[in-house]
Order: sequence, then structure tokens, then C-alpha cells
Amino acid sequence: MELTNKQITVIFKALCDENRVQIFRLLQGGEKCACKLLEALQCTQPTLSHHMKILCDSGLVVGRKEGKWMYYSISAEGTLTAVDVLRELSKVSGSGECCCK
Amino acid sequence: MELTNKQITVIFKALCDENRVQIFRLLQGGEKCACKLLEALQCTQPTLSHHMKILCDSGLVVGRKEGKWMYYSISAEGTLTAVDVLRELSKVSGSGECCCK
DNA sequence: ATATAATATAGAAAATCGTCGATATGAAGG
DNA sequence: CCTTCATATCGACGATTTTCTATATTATAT
Repeated sequence: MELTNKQITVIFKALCDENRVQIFRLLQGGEKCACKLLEALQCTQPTLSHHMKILCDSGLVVGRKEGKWMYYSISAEGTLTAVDVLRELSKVSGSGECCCK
Repeated sequence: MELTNKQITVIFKALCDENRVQIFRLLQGGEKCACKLLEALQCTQPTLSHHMKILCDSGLVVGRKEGKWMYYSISAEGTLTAVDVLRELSKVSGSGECCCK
């Protein structure tokens, strides 16, 4: 896959904000319409729209338009990628022949 | 485990910055002294110190003091927790009985 | 066509974050 | 004790992010 450092930050930026984590948890209950999320979220509609854009850009969430409604859900592919990236980053391959003595 | 939304943001904030991802990748080679990281990082020493604090606060990295040197390494426990949190967040348990029709 | 309803975009204010230079802390060596 | 070296903290500044109000877009219904 080989993501750049920049691309990695875009993924994890999605989970850097409390509101977005809360949205994520709401989506664990399955696909939700934007209006349902808005009810739960104590913020204005443009603010929700902004957060949904960041979540979708990260690939962790996908949106689907149906008529005038937007439905959002957790992306199985996106979250798998994120877990992979995190596990890859966690791999330590060296012994750490340090250093300044 | 049961982390709050706030605690989750602290974990992923660690990987929201390109420099910190780069530091993480350097630590994949094993424990490194701060001075080694500084050489690789094109930033000032206070900036590196600031990033290391955020990385340690996230639990993904641990620091060890030895004399006047600080050694940093990837935390196996912290990264496992992070992967767990991410996998837990990715679990969809509902069908999404939506919604506004 | 016009009105209504859901969502997105633009632009600005406020808060947060990343960065720096200056300085403080703490450990080792003369 | 005094100096030197590695790292941490402080205070400031610019950049980015979050949030809002106002407005635009797009789809449905009358």
C-alpha cells in the first residue's frame, strides 16, 4: 500500500476530535442520516457537515446520497486500512544500537 | 478498558502530525536517543521535546532517562491498546434502521 | 414555476497547535 | 564549586482548526 506520512496524518486526524469520535460511535449502530447525527451532536448543521467531510476524507467513513438525504456509515475497507497502518507502524524491526555515550 | 472519547483523541493526536509520524518510523529501528532523533528531524530541540511529550502522553511511545540522555522507544503495550481501540471503534453492531423518509 | 427541506459552501471569529528563541533544570566532569 | 552538555519549560507568534452565521445548491412536493 505504502502511504506517505502525510496520508497517515489524514487518516488519524479523523479521530483527533471528540465530536468526530462521538459521530463514529453513533455510526457503530449502523448507517445514519445526517439529520439523525445532527440531533445527537449539539452543534450546528454546517459544523456537522465539516466534520463529516473530514471523516470521509480519511476513508474511515463513507457517504451515500439518496434524494436530498446523506447517509453515512463506517467503511469496512477504510477501517481495515487504518488498523493495518497502525499495526505496521507499531512493528519494531531493529534492536536500537544507541548511541551517545 | 473503556476509554472516554477525550482519551481516544489523545491517542490518535500522536499520529496527526507528519513530524511525529516520522519520529515513529525512526523508532521502528529500535530505541533512540533524543539527540539521534534531533539529527534526523530538521527542527529545533524544543520542538522535538514538545513532540516527544505528545507521543509519550499518547502512550504509543515510552521514554527512559539514563544520565543526561533520554531514550525513546515504541511501547508494545501502548500500540496494542491503540490497535484495540481502533478495531473496537470499527465494529458495527447495528443494521442502521434509518430514518427520514 | 414556486416553495420547502436537507445539505454544502463561504467567510469570519475564536481556539488550538506547531514552531521558535530564551531560559531553566539536572546530570557529569574537571 | 563551576562549567558543560542534554533535555525540558516558558512565552510569543504564525498557521491551522473549529465553530458560527449567512448564503448557495440540490431535490422533492405543491
